[in-house]
Amino acid sequence: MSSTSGPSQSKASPKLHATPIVFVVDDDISVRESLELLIQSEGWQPETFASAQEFLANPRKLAPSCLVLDVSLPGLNGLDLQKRVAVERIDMPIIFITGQGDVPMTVQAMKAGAVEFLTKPFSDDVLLSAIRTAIDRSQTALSHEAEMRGLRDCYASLTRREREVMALVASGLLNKQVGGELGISEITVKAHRGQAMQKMKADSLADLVKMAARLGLASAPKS
Amino acid sequence: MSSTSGPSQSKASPKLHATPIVFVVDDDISVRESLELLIQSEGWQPETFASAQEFLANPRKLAPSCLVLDVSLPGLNGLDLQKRVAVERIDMPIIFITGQGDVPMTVQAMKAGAVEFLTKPFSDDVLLSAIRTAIDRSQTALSHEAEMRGLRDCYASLTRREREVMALVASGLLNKQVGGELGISEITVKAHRGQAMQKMKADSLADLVKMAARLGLASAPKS
DNA sequence: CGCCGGCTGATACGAAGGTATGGTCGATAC
DNA sequence: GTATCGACCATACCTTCGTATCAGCCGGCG
Repeated sequence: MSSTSGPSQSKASPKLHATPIVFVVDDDISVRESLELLIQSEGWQPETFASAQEFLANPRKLAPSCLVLDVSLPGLNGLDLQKRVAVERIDMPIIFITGQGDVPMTVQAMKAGAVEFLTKPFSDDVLLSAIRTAIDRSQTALSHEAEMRGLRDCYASLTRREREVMALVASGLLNKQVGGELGISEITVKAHRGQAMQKMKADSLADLVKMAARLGLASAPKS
Repeated sequence: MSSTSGPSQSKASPKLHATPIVFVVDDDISVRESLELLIQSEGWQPETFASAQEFLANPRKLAPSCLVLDVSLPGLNGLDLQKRVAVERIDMPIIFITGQGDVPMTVQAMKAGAVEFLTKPFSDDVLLSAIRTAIDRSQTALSHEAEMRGLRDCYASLTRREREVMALVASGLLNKQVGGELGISEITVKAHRGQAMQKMKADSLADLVKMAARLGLASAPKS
């Protein structure tokens, strides 16, 4: 049976309900200290940094999190850091804080997906509310990511043929039609199809179709 | 055959490739006039208004479009208008222009989905580029809307039972299991299933599953 | 070289899907 | 009251699916 099973069966999801981490990057130590207290008082885990570089040196953690970020930082500024976080730490929404915000900067930050853009002074409540929203998004992103990772792992364990068959089957073709497309016999299609179903851990065709959709499998049956 | 066919067969999609319309709402007539020229020079159809009310009085057109909007308007202001447009004219992305933009205003506008938020003075190129992006989004939104309308029309033609069967089938249950859930026999399930497939114009189970997903049909088989 | 994994195919059989034909029943519309 | 429609069920028949069993071919690897 080892030859037909998918990848590792471990379905152990990373501790999604761990204490959320709120990262703070601001070059003003008094801001860091006051935010640290505020964050702690809400039951979150604060981690503060004085610069973008310092923050990036920190290894990625696997927990719901968000980033409270000053736009104007020495060295790499907030917007530049945002670009990197957007690709490397997709599950870490960003809340900007700034003393000197201008409109174009705000637009850029928001277009890049920032949760909020707050100008000092702002009330604690506003910030906390933004953090809650951000952590919520982080949680959603994390679970979505975990799901996609699982799917991709399964998909990676398929052979080329199995993938082809899966795509065509998920597009609605009958086994015999798949065979026609691929130039093989129906019985062989059945074999590959069965393999694919097992490896993908799909327990119905409907399941497989949904998985194919999530994986973005575009099947283009030559019309 | 009339009893088993779906709703109207007209697949005629609205003229999606009509000339895009660019609406302008600004109380400054000189702005309206200059934008009108600029928009015309790009081959789009400009329509200008001096107030939000005037704009809202205008009936909704069926064409790719966008809205260039001054935030500070007499009466209903730009952000208020945005709220209404977001629900009534989903296919009309908004580009804000303003002389006096502040950061909170910008954040609100962008969070509500604005494409751009430009402060005067801005170059024509920046505005035109934003309009192109907006019209692109509009086109996408329109075709998505058209597709969803078609789906919902089909779905609306199903009887209650057919919908129940469709949901359960799309969730991966076998006919006999669907029958068990609903307390009816397998053969009856087959009948409803066949009806549903026809009315939804689905030509495979995979099709039906995808449609159910798009329609957001949550099937909760009692475990 | 032998072994393994991927790909292919055949036969066989039971399960499930799909459709046609035909009928009952109840509610609703005309 | 009759027609219509939705829901229900049955028998019959064929197609498609899913799997098991068996087997041949080929390329990579120790």
